[in-house]
Amino acid sequence: MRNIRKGTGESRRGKETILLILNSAKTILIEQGYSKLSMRKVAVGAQISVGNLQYYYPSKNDLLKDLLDHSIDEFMDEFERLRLGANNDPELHLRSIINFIVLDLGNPTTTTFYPELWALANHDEYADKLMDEVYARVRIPLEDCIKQLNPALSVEQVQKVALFISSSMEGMTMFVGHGKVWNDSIQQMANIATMSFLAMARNITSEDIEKEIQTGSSHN
Amino acid sequence: MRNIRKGTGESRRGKETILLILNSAKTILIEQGYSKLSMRKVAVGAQISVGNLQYYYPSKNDLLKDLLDHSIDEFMDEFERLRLGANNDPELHLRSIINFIVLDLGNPTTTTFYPELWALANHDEYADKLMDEVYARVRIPLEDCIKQLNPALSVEQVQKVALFISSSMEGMTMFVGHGKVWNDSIQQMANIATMSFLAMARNITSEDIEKEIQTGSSHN
DNA sequence: CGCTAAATAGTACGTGTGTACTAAATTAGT
DNA sequence: ACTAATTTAGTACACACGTACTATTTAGCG
Repeated sequence: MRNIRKGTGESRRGKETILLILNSAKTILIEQGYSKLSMRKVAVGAQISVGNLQYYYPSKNDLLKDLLDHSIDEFMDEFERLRLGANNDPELHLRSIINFIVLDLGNPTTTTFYPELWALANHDEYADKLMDEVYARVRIPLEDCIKQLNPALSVEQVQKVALFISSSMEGMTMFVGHGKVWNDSIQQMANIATMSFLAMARNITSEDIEKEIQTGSSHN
Repeated sequence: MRNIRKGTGESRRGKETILLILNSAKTILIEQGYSKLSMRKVAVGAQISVGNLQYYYPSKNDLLKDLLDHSIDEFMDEFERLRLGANNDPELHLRSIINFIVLDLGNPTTTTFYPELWALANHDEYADKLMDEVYARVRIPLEDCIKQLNPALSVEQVQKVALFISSSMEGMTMFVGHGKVWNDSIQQMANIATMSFLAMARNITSEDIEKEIQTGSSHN
């Protein structure tokens, strides 16, 4: 029978402690990776005792869940803010989204946090579900722009084009992110992305997307 | 004073054991992630004792190093084979590379191994160096094609376009890989990528790449 | 004030970890 | 067939881990 604890952080003191905990956990995740993330280290980083940490997060999994939620919320808040200031013109809107996301990759937190999340999602159901939700939300404004730029595409095709654009930008993380070899070229990469995505979104046809090709590759 | 052991796997028996070890380690890395990878689990998976495992890999880091080398060699071997059967026509060559890489993402091993590698590279110097080398080699044939498709670009610009194409494809891993939500659309994603990259490689200009844009985003 | 609940610290237990070490078994060469 | 090198198994240790549990301190409220 599990010992039930509250620790919902109702008082201001509690909320502050939770922030200390989440920041400590995030720092460790980013600086040392998930394999080095432990309850004891988090407690030390938050300058509280292990017992107190357990008061708020009875299990490590509870902490991880909240850590992922919290970290992703920070990104989504910024992203939503960008959306509110959006232009009606689909080209300008798309340009601003691309610029925002690609340049955000240079943020040290983003550079290391997201690869950890992707790796986690391969083995943790919650991380996997969270990823789906986050990127689905990122794709919404992309789909809006694409639909306007290329009305001939079906809904499913618009979704796939948006998925391509979104995943394409994520892939740059490991190369142009903070501390990475090509970090100096991040603006030029954003330029290439913008030019490439805009032209593609405008010119791609249903036939381009749907045609079947012989593979010749072996799936193990 | 460290106990010095050989375990270089000189005899056939030794080489077989090393393969058992590497396969076991790889399976655990892929199925459970790096945080769950332990010497004991590897030994059990390889059906040998911990002592024997230590004979070949005195430290866990030694094992990780060899595991990364071995896993990446498997991919590079396939990639080199593709290169040898390459067409002279830059468009066809580029098409075949894109199709190979994107469809390879559907391979369960690739889907989970690479995100682990990317996360590792953020905290492990060896993984980081290895990644640089691998992707540099992948970019070489891409650069060849781009140079032919668009001779007006400078060497640096060709490199950046190749980097964009390569990283763009890697980004699809988390979305169209094995077991992922969009896995069914992997061929269509390959089509979009092919169409998009080819048009971009042909039409992009130096000005597109180099122009400066106001950012307005904050880098923490 | 006093009292109740929230918050914090401290301790302890069982388990898993990396790795050092020793000894037995197997293999290969002369 | 003997011998030396290689390979294998087994044991042990110190430490870090997640977590359960208890006791103490602090804060809010009548």
